[in-house]
Amino acid sequence: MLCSMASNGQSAKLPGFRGADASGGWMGKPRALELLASQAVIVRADREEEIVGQGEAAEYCYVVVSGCVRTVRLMEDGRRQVGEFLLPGDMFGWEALEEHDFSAEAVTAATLRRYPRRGLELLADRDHELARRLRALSARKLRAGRERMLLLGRKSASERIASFLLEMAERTGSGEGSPIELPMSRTDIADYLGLTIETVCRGLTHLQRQGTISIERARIWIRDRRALGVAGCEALH
Amino acid sequence: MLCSMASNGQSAKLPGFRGADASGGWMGKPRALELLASQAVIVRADREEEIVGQGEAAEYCYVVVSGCVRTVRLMEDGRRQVGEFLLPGDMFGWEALEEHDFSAEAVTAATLRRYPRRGLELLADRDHELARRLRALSARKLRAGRERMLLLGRKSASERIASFLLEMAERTGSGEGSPIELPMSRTDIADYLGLTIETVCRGLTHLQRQGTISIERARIWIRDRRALGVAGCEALH
DNA sequence: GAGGATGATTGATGTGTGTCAATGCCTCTG
DNA sequence: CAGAGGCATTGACACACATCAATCATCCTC
Repeated sequence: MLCSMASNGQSAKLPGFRGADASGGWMGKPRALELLASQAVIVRADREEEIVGQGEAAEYCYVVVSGCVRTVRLMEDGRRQVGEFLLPGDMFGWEALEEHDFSAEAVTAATLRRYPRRGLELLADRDHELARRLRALSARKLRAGRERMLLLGRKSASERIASFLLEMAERTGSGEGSPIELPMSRTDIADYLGLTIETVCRGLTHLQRQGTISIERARIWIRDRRALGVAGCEALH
Repeated sequence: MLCSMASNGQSAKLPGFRGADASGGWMGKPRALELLASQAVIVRADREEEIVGQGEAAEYCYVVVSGCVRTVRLMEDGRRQVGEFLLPGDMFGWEALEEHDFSAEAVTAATLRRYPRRGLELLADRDHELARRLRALSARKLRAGRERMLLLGRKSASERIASFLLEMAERTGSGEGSPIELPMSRTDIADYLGLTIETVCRGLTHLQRQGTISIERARIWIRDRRALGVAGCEALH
């Protein structure tokens, strides 16, 4: 069950929280939320536990403190699309309308800070800086969304897999030599990339045989960053 | 060439503009922009003309007044993904960061109102109502984006085509009996749905043979709304 | 009204990825 | 340490959609 406790603005001292801002959250750092700290509640979720349900009234939004969370859209016949993987520092749920149009589930055991959406709205009315941050945040999410549409609509399976590895390497900040620790299962990756689990496996194996990466379960080393960029159709810069 | 002229806040009287708010823009009506009218410029674009270029500095944002505009992301080898089709009342470009990460092109001859992004930002700082509208606008765009990820990642060709027809029927407000007038080519539809033009054609023909729709070039009648909903995996309500 | 350009449609064929199924590897439990 | 369960990997095969190619419809031009 989802466990929560009031944090009384002292959440910065709670275990697992200190690294949140330092981690450089992919979707933007919600520093301005410090003003809302008094309304924040720390929530813990076990692995595979649902944090918000698709269609649920959107009362709260969340910041991931530790662990990994996925957003999921489900079709009635069970087909699944993972919208995004959220890592420490990432925020979600504030961009809802009346209700959440996706569910959020813990990929690993996770800690989150939960804020009332209404409080955020009211604060944004008074704090231009926060409002701007929220706009920048949604701009980044929209940009990421367009990138993913290109991936889902036009890239081949191997291109998707290479792009995914590059994205995760960037987000987890895994440098030369240090591996990417993938918190999610192959099934999650497949549902994120619009592929099947078998195709993801084969794609990874293929990259390994080429010498581009090394695989050890959930740990992946990038051996040839350049080749991976080419395989993922990385734009020139 | 892109033609523009200062509107001095009287643009509401310009031909083609009157219908903009009445049309119920899909992405939300930017009524609050009336406050920015003095900074607005009317821009005209010929069919197939580029309005903003991918990678261009994001100085302006736009509201479509008449015609149809598409946003496009291009890969180096020519693969193309259409992000969205913009109809009268729809706004785009305000959710950029430093530069636009997509290009916008006129599908048909189009008229747009162009606003300086900086002016919009400044106004949003003072006007909570506008800021809220912008947040709601991006929430809707993000929601639409998640819906499209599901479509691109998990739906079959025929499901995508049925979903597309339903979306266009909704947005153009074509009721029973009156046809959908599709402003875009089959190629555009294909690039929007992550398919090839041939697959789009075949899918449409198939729906016609089933008696679900009737086709006459760019005009499409929905004969069996229910069957189309099933074909497009429309969620129950 | 002939000729050409452009876009839509249809057909034949190929292939990338999905589906089905077997096996392997690791972890947990008693 | 045996057995079970969960996930990852690999193989064989099928099929949905892409590709290649031909034809058709419409519009434009001279």
